[in-house]
Amino acid sequence: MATMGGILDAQGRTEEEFLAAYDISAYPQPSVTVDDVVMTVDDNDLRVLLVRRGGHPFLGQWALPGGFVSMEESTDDAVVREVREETGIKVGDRIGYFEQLRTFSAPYRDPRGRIISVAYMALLPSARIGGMEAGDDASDAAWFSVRLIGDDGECVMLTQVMDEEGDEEPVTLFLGDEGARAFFSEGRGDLGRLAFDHEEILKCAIARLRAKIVYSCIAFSLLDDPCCFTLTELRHVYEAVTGRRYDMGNFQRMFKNLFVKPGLAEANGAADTKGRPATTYEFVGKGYDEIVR
Amino acid sequence: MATMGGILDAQGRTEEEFLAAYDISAYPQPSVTVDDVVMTVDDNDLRVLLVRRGGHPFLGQWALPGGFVSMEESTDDAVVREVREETGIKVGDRIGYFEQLRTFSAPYRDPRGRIISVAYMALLPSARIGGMEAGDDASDAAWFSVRLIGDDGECVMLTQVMDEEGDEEPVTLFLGDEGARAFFSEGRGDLGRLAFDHEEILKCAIARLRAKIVYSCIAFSLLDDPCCFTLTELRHVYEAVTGRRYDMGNFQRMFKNLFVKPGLAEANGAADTKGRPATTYEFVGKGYDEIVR
DNA sequence: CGAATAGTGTCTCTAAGACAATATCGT
DNA sequence: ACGATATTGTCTTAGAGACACTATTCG
Repeated sequence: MATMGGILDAQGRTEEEFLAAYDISAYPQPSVTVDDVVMTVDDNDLRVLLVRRGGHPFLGQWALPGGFVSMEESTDDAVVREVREETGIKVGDRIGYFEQLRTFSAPYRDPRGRIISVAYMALLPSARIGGMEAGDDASDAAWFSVRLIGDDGECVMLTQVMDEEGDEEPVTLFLGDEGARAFFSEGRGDLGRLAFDHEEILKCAIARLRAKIVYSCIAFSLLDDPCCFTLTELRHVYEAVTGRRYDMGNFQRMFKNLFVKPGLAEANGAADTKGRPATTYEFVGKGYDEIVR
Repeated sequence: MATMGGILDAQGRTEEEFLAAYDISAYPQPSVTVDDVVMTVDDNDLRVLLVRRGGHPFLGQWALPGGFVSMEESTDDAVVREVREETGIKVGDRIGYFEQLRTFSAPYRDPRGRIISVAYMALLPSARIGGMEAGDDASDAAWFSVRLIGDDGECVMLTQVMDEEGDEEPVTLFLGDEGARAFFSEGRGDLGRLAFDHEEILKCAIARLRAKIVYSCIAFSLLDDPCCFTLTELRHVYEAVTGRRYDMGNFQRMFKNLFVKPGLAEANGAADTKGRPATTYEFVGKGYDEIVR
């Protein structure tokens, strides 16, 4: 950014003199964090990544991965770093898709003090979620299946996805108004709710994803391989996110000439399903940059 | 927010003990500002509110109104306060509409240091922009007519809207790539561009508004009186924002049964136009809260 | 062959756009 | 009556959805 070094302000200072004397801490400074709603579609349902808080505040409660932004990085960079540190999972950097949701700034949203949080939504193919491991800040990380209850989807049920061999009871959380939560999760106390205002952030992400999947190409970032997929796989992504069923025939017509071009027939590989093998398609849409909210 | 006072962390502290000992400044703290793209539709074109910088940095250049967030207010509150202080114009608080765009956080976006900015878009009826006056931080505030150049609208021309009696030359700014700006605004140097990264923020707001006007009811917040307007007035808003022309007959059918119900015929008042007087309508859509980006 | 899944054809309905026709004002 | 603007009518086209039908695999 070129500056006009020659111009003097009301105190007769050049820009260089002004900047040299400028004390940025003269204005009060909030702390800034990022929080990320990492979502994927696996086994035909929508899932979200949560971490269990290993320290105060909200010790023991489930939360979105996130943390403090350092001085030399953008919030985009911070969110990639924090998710990596807390869960071992890589978001951004040409894997899947991510975008800002909005910034949450209510003065008392964090008991530690004035902390503003920039919230993100990240989408990952389920094939890329391997190698998950809890980091230093979180005593545990887990995927939760997202299910919407009620006509308007106001109440959200989160059910922990367990390993095959595990025999523990999966954790279930209910987000919604007080009445709904009291009805579904009686007796769990604060452990039945998300830390901070993360419930609001999560609902914001779900709403954004459901709205945006119908007018943008973000669905393709939830496919394991956007360069080789069947229309049934794509349909499952849409059905998991929107919660509605699509007619198979209409879905084919809607997409086969719109976003994709046929892939090689041989790429079908071994038919791991019964019935007629599906044609594979390749996503040829342009980059995600031009998507406007 | 109830807390689980009884649970101890790895150091054996309760949440109260942890919070009492917590030093928030142990993590580095960026400064946080807000910037607002205030827009209106007047005289059939889209206008944006800019202020001329009265101090370093970017002294003398045009910028979006905005400023530092204080410790006791949300960013929503800060944006209302700053626009009021710098221009005398009231946004939010049941006047028009406003929403967050996104947060801009590139590490060197501000020469004063590490400053993160939460950007907003605000829409106002042109009848509510009276009483504009420059405040302390800005040596001047003015409305600029927004005109998009090129097929993709990549280049934006901003022309200062002058008072009736004034005889000064209106300022014109060109936003776009280097080539376009060099072509249109040669010789103006930095005074021909916006301060900070406000060009990026403004483009983001224009894109958001143009995308959102077609699937939400934000157009009604640009009407002088959403409870008494004609379909021609509404059409002018759409035409100013989208830049396209609408067939008058089709536009009527599109809206008269969708968003509005007929107002009282007597409310038409004195016909300040030639031809058949128009019916007035009233916006009966629900609140703006349920609009998802 | 039958079950299962993939893909096509066809019909209806709705909404958008082009454009003609009619209605209602001021002068 | 005439100019100007508002409002309605009609026709065409495109897309979404319901649903029947055909195609291709496995066992």
